[in-house]
Amino acid sequence: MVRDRVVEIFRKALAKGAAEGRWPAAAPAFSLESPRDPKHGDFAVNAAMVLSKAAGRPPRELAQAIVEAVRAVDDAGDVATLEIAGPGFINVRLAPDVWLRALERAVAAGAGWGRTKVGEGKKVIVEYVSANPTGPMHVGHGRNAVVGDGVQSLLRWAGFDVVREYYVNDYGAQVQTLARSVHLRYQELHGRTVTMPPKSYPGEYVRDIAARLRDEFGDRFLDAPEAEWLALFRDRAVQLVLGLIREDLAAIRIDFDRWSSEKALYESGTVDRFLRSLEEKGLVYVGKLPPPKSKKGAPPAQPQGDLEEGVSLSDDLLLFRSSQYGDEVDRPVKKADGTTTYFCADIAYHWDKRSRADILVDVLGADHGGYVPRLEAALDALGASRDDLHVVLIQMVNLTRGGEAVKMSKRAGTVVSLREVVDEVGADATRFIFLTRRSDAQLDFDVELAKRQTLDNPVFYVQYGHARLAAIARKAAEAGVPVPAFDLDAARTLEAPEEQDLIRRIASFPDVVSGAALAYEPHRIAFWLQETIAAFHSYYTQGKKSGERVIGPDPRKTAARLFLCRALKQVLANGLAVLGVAAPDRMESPETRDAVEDA
RNA sequence: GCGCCCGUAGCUCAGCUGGAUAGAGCAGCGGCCUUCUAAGCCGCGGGUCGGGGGUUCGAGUCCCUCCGGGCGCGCCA
Repeated sequence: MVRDRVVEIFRKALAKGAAEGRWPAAAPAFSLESPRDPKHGDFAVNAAMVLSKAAGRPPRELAQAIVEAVRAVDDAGDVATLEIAGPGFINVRLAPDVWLRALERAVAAGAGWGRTKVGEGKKVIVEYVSANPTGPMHVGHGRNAVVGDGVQSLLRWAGFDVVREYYVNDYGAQVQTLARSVHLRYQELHGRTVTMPPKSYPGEYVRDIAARLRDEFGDRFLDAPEAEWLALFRDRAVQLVLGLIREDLAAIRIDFDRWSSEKALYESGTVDRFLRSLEEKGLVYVGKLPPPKSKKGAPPAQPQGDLEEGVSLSDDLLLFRSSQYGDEVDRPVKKADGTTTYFCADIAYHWDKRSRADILVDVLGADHGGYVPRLEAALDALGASRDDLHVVLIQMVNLTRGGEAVKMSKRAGTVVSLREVVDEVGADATRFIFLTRRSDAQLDFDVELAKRQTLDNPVFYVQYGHARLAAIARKAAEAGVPVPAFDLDAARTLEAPEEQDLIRRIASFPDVVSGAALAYEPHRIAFWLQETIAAFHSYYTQGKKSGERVIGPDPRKTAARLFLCRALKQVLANGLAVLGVAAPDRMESPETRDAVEDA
């Protein structure tokens, strides 16, 4: 990587100067950035500014000394110029051939260009979606799924050893509620009149599941006591709903390596063993929880929960000492009725995950933000570290149609399913649009815009750019221009500022990918793709104006430009691949589309 | 009341973990076709980075405080 080469040169130079006693050895980390203004060179290095305090010398003076050390170390002649600028930046301009060779490497690496080893093969478990198996996925789950999948993909590209994991909450009260809802519909299918209570799942899929169970069991459980059918109905319903969820995920091209069942954690005894180890470590105690905080003026909130009859708030609970690890209060791991809490199983699950991986990533809805401190507390308490866990919070999605908000209400059952959206706008647009915003900012998803095949649709804009590059290659083939191999002499003709910009973009793509991976921010790739293709469109149109585009009268220039286009096409395809979006070689033109419709 | 997230151009948003003169798209106005797609491009106008303090060589970015919006604050999951 070009960037790595510069870092290496500066490290050497700083070490050399330190060995000679010219400045302190234990220097704080310097950074390297790509300046916006090309006049500032290829990279700006702040080493002198960072070192200035420890060295007791003004930054610009120090910069001069560092520049000399860099020159002495750069025996390959990779650095063309070094300038001291502003408060003490060292602006580095590399020899043009350094960039051109990176271009050659990009094409040689092909579909692998952008893959790095910064992850050093460390094991990461990325847990995402983990939607409760109580119904099909809605749009909000879709964003979680796409961002999670993007994070997962980025980490893979950056050389981490990734496991994609879905935590199935198939144990608690919610899946029991599902089972009861199914049983009610099951009674209905046998001709009974039922009313669905407020705490039930009203969706049509519940009827479908009930129908399956009727076909399987007939009227065997029609009047049976709940104890006889609850677990059975629950397990069947969960299984069927997970089938729906898998279909929803498949529609946006998402798959998992592992489905971890909460129920299995109990049945295998993992939770019990975990609880015992908490006791041995003195991390839990029997006590009472302070009364819940209430809003000013309002009467104290009464927890409603699923407390058994006759169990009161004054009863003792088993509490986890999370407040000693930065949480607000201690959190219950066992309820007054002696059963364990969701939190208990979840930290057992995280403990299990931590034993299988070095780094954990949880992709959670923003409404679970308040849950994060206790999770971090748990990891610290258990002898791991909160730093082993990275939580990506996903803000809500507001669905709009031509700017008009689409009203959604869970209670009224008017929640728009992910599947409806994907069927309407397609997997590519769905995926890309979920990545056009930082995940911790709310997102307006406009269905009309996502469907539109115009430039204001970002997916379309990027895909069109790729198709245009493919068209250029086709044209060259038709014109009998051979597919060019890399030719350094020819490449040196790529002197236009736009060409230089594109070369640098192609060369630095691996840095973009690894940077996004380390920040867990797939949206960066989506933005980078838009910027890069915009740079190409601009270049292309300018060439067109001057009458000379890619294929021109000069065979050497033509070869060099075709090579550049080939590299660019590859890098766009790779960026889209990171995001799981298709890179088509041709777009259906509006004319063709109209013609087809007319026909 | 407490905690977390957000506040950047008229609108929707980026801003590379603290860098040089804050960017893009849309909307508005004005231009550019001999199709290797005008499904594109170029130009113009547009800003107290919510307000105020602080940290340092340097702050949209970090800290404090206030204002405004969202989410959370169960022995639910």
